[in-house]
Amino acid sequence: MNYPAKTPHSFTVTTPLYYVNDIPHIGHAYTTMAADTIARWQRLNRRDVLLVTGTDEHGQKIERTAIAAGVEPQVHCDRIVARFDALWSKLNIQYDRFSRTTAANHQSIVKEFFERVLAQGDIYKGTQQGWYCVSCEEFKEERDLLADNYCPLHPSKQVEWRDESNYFFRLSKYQQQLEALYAECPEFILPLSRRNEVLKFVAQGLQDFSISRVNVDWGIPLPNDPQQTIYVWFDALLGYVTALLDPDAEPTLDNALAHRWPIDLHLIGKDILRFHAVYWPAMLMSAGLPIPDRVFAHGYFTKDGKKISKSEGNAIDPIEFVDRYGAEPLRYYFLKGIEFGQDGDFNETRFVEIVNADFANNLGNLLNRTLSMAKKYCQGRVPNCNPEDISAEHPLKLLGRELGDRVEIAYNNLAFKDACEAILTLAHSSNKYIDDLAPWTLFKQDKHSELAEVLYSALESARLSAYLLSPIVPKISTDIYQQLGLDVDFDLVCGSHGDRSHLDANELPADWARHGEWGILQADRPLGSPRPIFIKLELPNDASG
RNA sequence: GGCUCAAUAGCUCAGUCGGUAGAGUAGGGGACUCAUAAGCCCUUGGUCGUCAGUUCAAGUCUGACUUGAGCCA
Repeated sequence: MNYPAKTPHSFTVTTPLYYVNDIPHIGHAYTTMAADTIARWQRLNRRDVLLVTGTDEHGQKIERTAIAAGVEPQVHCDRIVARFDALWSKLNIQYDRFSRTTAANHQSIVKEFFERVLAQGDIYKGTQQGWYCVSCEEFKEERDLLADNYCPLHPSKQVEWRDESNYFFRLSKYQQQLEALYAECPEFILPLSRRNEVLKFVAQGLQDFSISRVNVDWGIPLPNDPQQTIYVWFDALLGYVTALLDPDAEPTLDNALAHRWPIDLHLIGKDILRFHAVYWPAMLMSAGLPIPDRVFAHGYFTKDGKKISKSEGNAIDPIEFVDRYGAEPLRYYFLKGIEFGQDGDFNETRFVEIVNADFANNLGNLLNRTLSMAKKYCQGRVPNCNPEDISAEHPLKLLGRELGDRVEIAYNNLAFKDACEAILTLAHSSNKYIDDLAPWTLFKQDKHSELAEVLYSALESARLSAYLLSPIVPKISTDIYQQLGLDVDFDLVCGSHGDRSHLDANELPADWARHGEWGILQADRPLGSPRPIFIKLELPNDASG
């Protein structure tokens, strides 16, 4: 079957389906905050967005973790899923679909997909011998093992010898097609450094890989051999397909792929790049399906320059952190303070410095001082100034008119840091402009039209900054809009469209489609009362570094 | 072990085709007062990891080395 081209108006972005072996940590939060930001950006641009997240729940590791906890695997999974969901709620992540690999409709999708690949002749039975790390859910080469057969990635876990009759996927058959894909779509794998790694890896020659397991009950049985279950990665990647099913749709591949396939963007951490950039497209090629547009692997971060690990005891508990500082500072720090795609460092002092400087000192103070003056000098109304009458050479108008395009390019390239820096440049320029023109002096001199132009252009710059930052810090942006007398709630406008009644109920300004441009505030409209949009954070007394 | 990438101000990073080292933040000083002592202006910080080489000229190109990160199913 040919699937109709998805509408250019839609945008589908995924986070990984997180493995429920353990409770969510800061790394899960990082990927998901980025995905939420992209989803909000696309919604802001009035695209029909589907943000997919979820959990990967099968496999021997889950089975054993559940046994160790003395519960059924499904009970264990449900508990962990609740923890993920609680974190997403705390971080104001508004997903549209939560795809669980233990969902009934997922089983149908996996079986249908498996049969399609089987019919294609790409699945055969073979023997797999070797050392298997249950924690990695992967076979390991003997030369890679530590002393006494410990896994290099899990130094506390010994690998196990396996000699199994398994089903294999003919990955080797797709080597040339994959290489052609990488050549034709140079932006399929980003960033470039990761792409190079994949190219190198594929160039070494691809080997078929085992896609079934014996003696693992916690999984989806093979349609053609129910004694075996489907390998957890083969199963999990298809969770992206299942996620596209409408909730009440019959779970068939045709239904799942009808409207939104192929996915626009898979956001992942660099650890699972191979699965997404090699195995996944090969599986799709075998099934005769189009390939997603883009896989973007972000980096990891350290804490104060040291690798984060439980054994080091330097893990960051996202829940505790949000309770202490709030969700938006955290969202902002991760997206502004770390180059997306590269590794970064998490340092609490730097975190506090960045959010205080940008939100309290720069943007927050800009809004506060300008609103205060408008209250004193303009009766608390938008200063009487028509933006079209402002000279094209006006420094803020000049900056503001090109800012939307710059920020759009940045968001579309996942260059969140660039977007933030460009926006903050407008805020800084506005502060400077106010100091240069000294509206308090203009007021004393009764220069009312000059005064109006200064205050108008500063208020308008704060508004545009809020609009463009809203995918990252929706609540701060909403607060700015409210203080400017604009009744827009960015969570309603750009949050999940799962419940569209919110969007309809929210009466957007008539000129909403132009809010990404400079010159929107209308003269004489009432402004809200100035109050700080951001209270400065303080480090705990014992914080070091 | 093989391969890839990185190293620039206290911190985070930019630096185009080789042409006298930049931003933000932190530190110091100043003038102002609308404002969350915020903002604005000025300013201290750099042998551009090391050593060679090419060149009139190297942060930039070449080689070696050091350190760090990553990939090697």
